[in-house]
Amino acid sequence: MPTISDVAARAGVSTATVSRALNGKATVDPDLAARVRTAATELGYQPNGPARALRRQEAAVVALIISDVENPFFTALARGVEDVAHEVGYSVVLCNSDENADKENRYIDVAIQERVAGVILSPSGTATSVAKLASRGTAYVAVDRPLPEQDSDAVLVDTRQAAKQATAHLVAQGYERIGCITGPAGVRTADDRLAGYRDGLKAAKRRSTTRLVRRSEYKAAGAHRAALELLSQAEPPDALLIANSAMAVGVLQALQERGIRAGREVGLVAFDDAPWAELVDPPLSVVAQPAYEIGTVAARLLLARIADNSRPPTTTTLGARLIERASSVQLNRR
Amino acid sequence: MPTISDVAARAGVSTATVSRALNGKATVDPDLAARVRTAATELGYQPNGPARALRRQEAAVVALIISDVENPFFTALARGVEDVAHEVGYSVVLCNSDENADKENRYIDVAIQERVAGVILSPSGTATSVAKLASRGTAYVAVDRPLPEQDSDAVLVDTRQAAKQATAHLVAQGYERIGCITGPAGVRTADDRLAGYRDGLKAAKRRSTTRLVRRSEYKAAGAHRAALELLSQAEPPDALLIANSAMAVGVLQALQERGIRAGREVGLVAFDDAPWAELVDPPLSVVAQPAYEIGTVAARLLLARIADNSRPPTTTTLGARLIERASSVQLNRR
DNA sequence: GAACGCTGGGTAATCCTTTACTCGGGCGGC
DNA sequence: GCCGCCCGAGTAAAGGATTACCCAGCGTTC
Repeated sequence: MPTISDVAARAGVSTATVSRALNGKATVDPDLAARVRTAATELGYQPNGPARALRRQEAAVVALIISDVENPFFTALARGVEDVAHEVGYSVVLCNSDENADKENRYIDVAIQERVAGVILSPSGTATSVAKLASRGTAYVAVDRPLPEQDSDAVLVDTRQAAKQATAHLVAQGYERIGCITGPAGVRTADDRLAGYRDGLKAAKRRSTTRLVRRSEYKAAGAHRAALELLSQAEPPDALLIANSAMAVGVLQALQERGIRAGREVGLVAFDDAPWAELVDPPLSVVAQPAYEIGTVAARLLLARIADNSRPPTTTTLGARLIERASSVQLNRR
Repeated sequence: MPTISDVAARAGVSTATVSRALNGKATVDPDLAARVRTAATELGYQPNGPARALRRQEAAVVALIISDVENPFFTALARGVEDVAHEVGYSVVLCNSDENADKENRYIDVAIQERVAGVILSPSGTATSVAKLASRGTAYVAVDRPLPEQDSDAVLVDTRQAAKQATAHLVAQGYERIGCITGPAGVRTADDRLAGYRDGLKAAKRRSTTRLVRRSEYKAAGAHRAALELLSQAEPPDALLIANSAMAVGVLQALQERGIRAGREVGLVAFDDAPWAELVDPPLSVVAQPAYEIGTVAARLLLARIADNSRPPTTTTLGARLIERASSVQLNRR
């Protein structure tokens, strides 16, 4: 594996000149620079990243720690981050914390050890290991969920408002017993969506009851159980607000097993506009979140903070859009 | 940010002893080791990854370069890689090449620069920049698709056989004009699935015609266009074999727009068992690939090669499973 | 009692790049 | 014509961890 000295020797210059030439720094004689570049390509020289990071005290890498790689919301977000980061020469490494505070902490430690330039993460709730980042002065931005205590940069969605709007829509469609299946307590998006649901009921002068509310992991299996429980009650819900698309899968399975027809017997609105939402029968009404945009905004915020760590923290809140499809339109109104 | 010397000073020992103690090396007096460990935690010491990588000439990181983060097949695969790698203390960084040979090459360069211990990648076809890895002695394993020329470690699926079986199934169900929508020419899985489709037709003594075959990107949009083209022909297909789940979304959209009922008027089998496959109407027949297992096997293969780069190349081929659902069962047979 | 061996731990070299500092030479201004 | 400045390029230090090598001290054995 050739080093910078090999390139220097071949080009007949010092390593300092090679470094300057390849990094486009300062003023290097154009002829020399050309000689250096040809020498480098002839040798197939690739700079040693760790050595560079060691000297520069920072790697040209940002870490993106998301809570579920299999969730399309986060993969779309990841694309947004990637696209912006690449424009300015940063690489993005993706880490999957799996909604698991331990894994999240491990990845934060790895990020610190590898001296990445910055971290974008969707905090799994209680985890406060983010403090390590703060105390070391590593730039970071929270996405999707705010960090518990500290006021840091964050890019969020007004998910409470969106949940309220979705609930109001269900009310307007004539559903009477509207339930909610949301994520684990302590996960901010889950709590906010529940709060929005309650806001929506209250605005319509409906009483909200815990008997129509269930929480589970943000996964299909948990939502499946939750849906079966709700449907087994004496007075089952006639509509459901579901907190993400993976959960929607679980709920739809449950309805299918029970032979209950979505939209007619039970109205549905789910968060996240998955590619398949239009294909199920009936097409699923969704709250579309601007996942890609969250990623781009977060990346730009992170870059700004890397450049200047003293800037005041910014929280950007983006809106979500309710897309009404047949799953929440009560066809046989009285 | 504390360094190893700070820990050494606080514990009253040399840096060598700190290094040995924290890495569990050789024999260090238990008392000293304990003193070192408490000093390290008190200072919140995190070893400097780049410095370590520089000295060791290798980072405890493996790169996973996949061709589409938004494809559930690859995210499941990623999970498999992660789970195995973490067991032995490696971190996994995920890179999204987007089926784009340039991006793939860039990421391979990044992997080389960062001196990762190994690379797992799903090669985007023609890209031969993998040669760089080979010539530098970096361990690597191909997944999903073999590498063009060289014989390297690879974990594949017998996708041709699976496509043949799926086609035979469609024949057996009484479909007469079976079409195929597959990925770009040159992408091995796309070519294999097409070849398997032809095998299936031949085995049933059917003629295969290019008029029933279309290729596009492995994405919904391309498959959507392809499906519309096929359906607009004078003699449209009455069944389709679709090469992945993203494409299935495009095809189902096209059918929906045309008001054609899947399963009855056009039989469907798609590759990849997406979580929503059972939820569409009618439930989608699929070829389920063992994505997670591909990941675990590939990771183990990579670890073996990192340990011993002289071992002979191994190709593991896993089987796929046809899951028959209603979309490929012709209800109104003659 | 002396010599040898072993063990635990310190010293210092090493990995490769970047960059502060230095130096030589050419050019412009007075 | 000389002085000073500036530009371009080289020298060498620094960055933090690992590890080869070496040394001190203790125990064992004859």
